[in-house]
Amino acid sequence: MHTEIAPPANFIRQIVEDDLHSGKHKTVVTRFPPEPNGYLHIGHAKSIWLNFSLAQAFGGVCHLRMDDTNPLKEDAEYVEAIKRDVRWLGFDWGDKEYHAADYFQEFYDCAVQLIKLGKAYVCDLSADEVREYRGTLTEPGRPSPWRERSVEENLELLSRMKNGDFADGTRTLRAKIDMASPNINLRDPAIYRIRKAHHHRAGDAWCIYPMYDYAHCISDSIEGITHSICTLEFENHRPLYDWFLDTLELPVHPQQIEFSKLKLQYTMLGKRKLREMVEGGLVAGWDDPRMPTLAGLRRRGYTPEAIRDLCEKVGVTKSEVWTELSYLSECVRNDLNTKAHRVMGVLRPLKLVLTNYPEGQIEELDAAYFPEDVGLPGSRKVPFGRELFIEQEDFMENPPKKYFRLQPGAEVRLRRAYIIKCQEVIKNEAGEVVEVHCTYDPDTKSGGSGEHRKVKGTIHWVEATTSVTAEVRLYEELFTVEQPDNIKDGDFRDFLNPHSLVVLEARLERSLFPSKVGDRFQFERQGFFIKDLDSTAEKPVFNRIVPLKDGWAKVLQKQ
RNA sequence: UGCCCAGUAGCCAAGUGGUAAGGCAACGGUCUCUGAAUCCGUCAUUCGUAGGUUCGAUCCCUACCUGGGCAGCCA
Repeated sequence: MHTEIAPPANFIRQIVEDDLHSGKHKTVVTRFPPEPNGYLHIGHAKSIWLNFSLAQAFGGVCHLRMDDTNPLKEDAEYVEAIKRDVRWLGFDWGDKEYHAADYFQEFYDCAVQLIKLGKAYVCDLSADEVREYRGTLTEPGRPSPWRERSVEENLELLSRMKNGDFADGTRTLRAKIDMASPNINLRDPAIYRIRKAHHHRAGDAWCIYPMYDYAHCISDSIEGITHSICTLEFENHRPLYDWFLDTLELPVHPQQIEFSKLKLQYTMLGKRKLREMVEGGLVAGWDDPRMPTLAGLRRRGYTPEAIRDLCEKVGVTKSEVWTELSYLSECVRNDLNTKAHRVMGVLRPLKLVLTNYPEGQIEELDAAYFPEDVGLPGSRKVPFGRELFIEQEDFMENPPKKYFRLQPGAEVRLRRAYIIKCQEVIKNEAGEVVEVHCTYDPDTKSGGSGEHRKVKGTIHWVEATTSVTAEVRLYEELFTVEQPDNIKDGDFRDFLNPHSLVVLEARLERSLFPSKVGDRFQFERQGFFIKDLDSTAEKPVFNRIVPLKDGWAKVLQKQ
């Protein structure tokens, strides 16, 4: 019998399940409502994943809605970037693409309705005055002198606001709720402000634009959203969300549910600051592989599967948490482990000469693309010869205890080739090792009859004359503090990690040369890498996605 | 200070009146022609603190503590 694995439980899924059971809803409709004013980042990924996978799980749909009610901040350029990123993450909104701007007329009609109900008024107070009248966290506000205008006057004024009769900022339409509410959001919040600005979608049709709290709930209702999922900072807005929908005569009343956003240690997700990073040239762009943007993660080589996996694993709650980076890394490694071809690349080359190997001879060795436990087929030929490159750190003249790699007089296996023995160390005038001379044991060839002879260490290598020179970019976290969004004293720029990017001139095995941009590999014993779009015909460029776990580093730490 | 929310291991997170799932990390071992992966094992006498209710409390109540959010004509 086939046992279904229960989908990961969380409180939102529980609410949906209950609503379906009780008959409150027949289907689930969620939405992902980004404001097109910047690039999506990994925090948004969780929201995208939550909304889409929730709908998916119950056979419902998820809408993609551009929350574009502020013409001053938004741009059509971002709309395309957002759609590309959502698609890349693996989600499909079908024909359910919506724009809050397309509801401008409905918003207006609702405003007229509110005025007629005596629940909204045009207020002539300036922004500063409104602030004064609002009161403080501990003191109640006072009613605006314009609060009791007649319905007729309000209607007339709103119409003129819409038509552009008044200057920006001179008036607002406000909901008439409760100036003494302990919840400041209920102290007659603004519904419309005057903005004689061009809208990227609506053009110049409107001189007034609706506020988020007002537009969002109506948009949800218009679209028949059943569960309106948002992050914790909107919790105090829920009474307002409900007030609008209860007061207005709208077809459906979606339920707003809040969850805590995904935050990662050493990662800054503030939109404004990310923009400063890009515009200040602190990174190479929105898609810099160090950036937490989806564009950056994509270029870095992270897979959508890994990001979805992380979202699923960290779960959905209301506790504000900082997730460790190791969680993400592990999701990435876990995904790539069964996907990435194993190849050999030497990041910091050291020349190695096999003094007993025939000069000019090159032999082609069989090399499987996957280890046995992965069990996937495929292999290529790897050239082997007298002159090779090995990793600098794989040779030590005076190694510490338990060092199993190459050292004077000792043997080591060259992966997929022969066992070699170190005979001589060549140094330059500065005393640095520049070359290592070894002999190889012809009987120990991998796949041959002598292959079972054991040595402690195996190192990777690349043949000198056939290997490819490549630029390899190693990445680390951009910041040196756990919570770069929370820096109390000082600027985030003071906490940039100077080693966040290290560029190396590496040597890669010949088979990597025809690889395509976006191809991912495991450079054995090093990590996972992706071919970057900066690659040229002469020189490929590889980004390190994530290093492999390093057991040796741990041994060293303990010593 | 007023209102709202949250506090279960180093980091996430189930459980919500009957005696603490799981994942990540860590540690020990296994295996290994990747010091990776695999596989096995260890890791909360206790759920922010103090009281109370109860035969029994992580779960219910009260107070307190800690962290977060709210005083945009931003979203």
